[in-house]
Amino acid sequence: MTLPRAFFRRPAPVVARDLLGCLLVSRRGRTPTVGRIVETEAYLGPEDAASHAAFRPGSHALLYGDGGFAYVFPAYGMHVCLNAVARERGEPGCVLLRALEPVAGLVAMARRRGVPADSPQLARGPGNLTRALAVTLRDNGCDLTAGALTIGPPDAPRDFRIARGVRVGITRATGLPLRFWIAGNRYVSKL
DNA sequence: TAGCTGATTGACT
DNA sequence: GTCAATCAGCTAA
Repeated sequence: MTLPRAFFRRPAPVVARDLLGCLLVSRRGRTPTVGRIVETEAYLGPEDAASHAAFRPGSHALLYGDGGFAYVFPAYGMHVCLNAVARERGEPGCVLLRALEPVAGLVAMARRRGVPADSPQLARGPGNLTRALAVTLRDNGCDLTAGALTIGPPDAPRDFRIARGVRVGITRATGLPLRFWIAGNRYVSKL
C-alpha cells in the first residue's frame, strides 16, 4: 500500500502538510523499518533561495523530474537528507522529511543509531532519520511509490493538529512558513 | 589545484 | 553558548 503518484503531483507545501501522519517504509537492510512522518519542510523552485533547485545544479535532473521520487543529498560530509520530489514534471519542488515516530523495526533502528530503542531521538532530525532507516546516497532517485523505499497512507485517523512555522537549519530564505509538524508530538525535532 | 560552503549532529566549555 | 567532523560541487586562478 503506497501513495499514488498523483499525491506528489501537487505544490510542495500541500504535499508537505499531507505527508504528516503517513508511513515511511524502508526495506533496506535485514529488517524492514517503518516510521510515521511527524515533521516536514517544503522547498520550492528557483524562486526559493533555500531550494537546491536554485543553487545546486546536480540536483536538477531529479528536482525538475516527475513527483514521487526520492532526492537524497549529502550534507556536511557526514549526513544525508531524504526528500520526496513534489509537483508536476518541469515544476521543481520537494519535501524534506525531518522526523519520524518509529512504528516498526525499532530494534534495527536503535542498532543503526546507537541509542536505546525507546529513545525519542531514534529518527528525530534529517540526518538521524536517514541513518535509522538505512537510507544512503544509493537511494537517490528511487521511486517512492514502488521499491525498497516507499510512503504509505496513514494507518490511523489524522486526528492530530498540524502546526506550521519557519524552516530551521538553513541559511537562505529563512522566514518562509514552510515547515509543518504534528503539534505536541514528542518525536518532532524542534518546537 | 586550492579554497569555500552547507536543508547536521554530537561533544564539549 | 562554541566547535570539529568531512565531502560533493562550485568558484577562482
